[in-house]
Amino acid sequence: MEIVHIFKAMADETRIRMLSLLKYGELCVCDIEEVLNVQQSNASRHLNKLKLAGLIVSRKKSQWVYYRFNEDIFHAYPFLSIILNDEVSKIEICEQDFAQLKKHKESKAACD
Amino acid sequence: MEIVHIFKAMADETRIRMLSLLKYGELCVCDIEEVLNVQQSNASRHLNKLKLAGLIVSRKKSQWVYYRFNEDIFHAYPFLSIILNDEVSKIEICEQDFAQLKKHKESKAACD
DNA sequence: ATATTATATGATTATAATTGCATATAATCA
DNA sequence: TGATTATATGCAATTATAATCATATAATAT
Repeated sequence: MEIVHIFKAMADETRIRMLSLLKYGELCVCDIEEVLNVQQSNASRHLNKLKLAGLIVSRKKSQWVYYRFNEDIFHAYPFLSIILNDEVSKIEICEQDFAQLKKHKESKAACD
Repeated sequence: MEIVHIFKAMADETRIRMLSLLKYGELCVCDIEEVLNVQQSNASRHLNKLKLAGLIVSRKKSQWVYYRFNEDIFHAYPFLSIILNDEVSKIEICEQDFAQLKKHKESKAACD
């Protein structure tokens, strides 16, 4: 049951916050790590979990690994877009994270 | 984060099968237990987990406890109906379960 | 070549979820 | 009342998940 794996991936607050951030666009681990204030190894593992569930994909560019949504799964499961657009955007902390991400990206600290 | 609890509740194959069965309407624990062929204590616990997440509600009628969808949460989170209608109905085993539930309900074995 | 930076992963521990079995409770039935 | 049926729950064992810390790998920069 693929959707059970999807729900497992989404059954975690940190991973929901990560998905929320990715609405911004492609992000590298260090962006996420910094904005969410989680340890590097945890960020990496959570992202891997989202990737294994098929929700995100990654590409490596020089020393960074960029994660982004997997468009294919969003087309296959339209409810995913609804959750991100209608529900995740209502979550207070996700909105705060997103605001901070924007600041972070505008600053020199942002990678690439 | 309420939706995280909802996802946790749905991050289990047995519980997805239970939600699928409840599309039939109100069911008692013993219906579910029998159709899904799970132990009584597990059926009870899984149903309680769905209830704690707010997905279902229960009412007691004589010796039986009937579970059904919590309409309120389905209104609050429209993606839930989409999942049940568009996704769960595509899952092979859920369709088999549902067919068996109908047989079970038509037979004398069904309670009440 | 060495140092630095970004990411992943191994090992360990901590925590949570699931199951099985036995038992408790409550309603019904004989 | 005593037996039966439906449901819930306590406890122990098992399994899964998450977090931490250390280290490995790979790319880049000096």
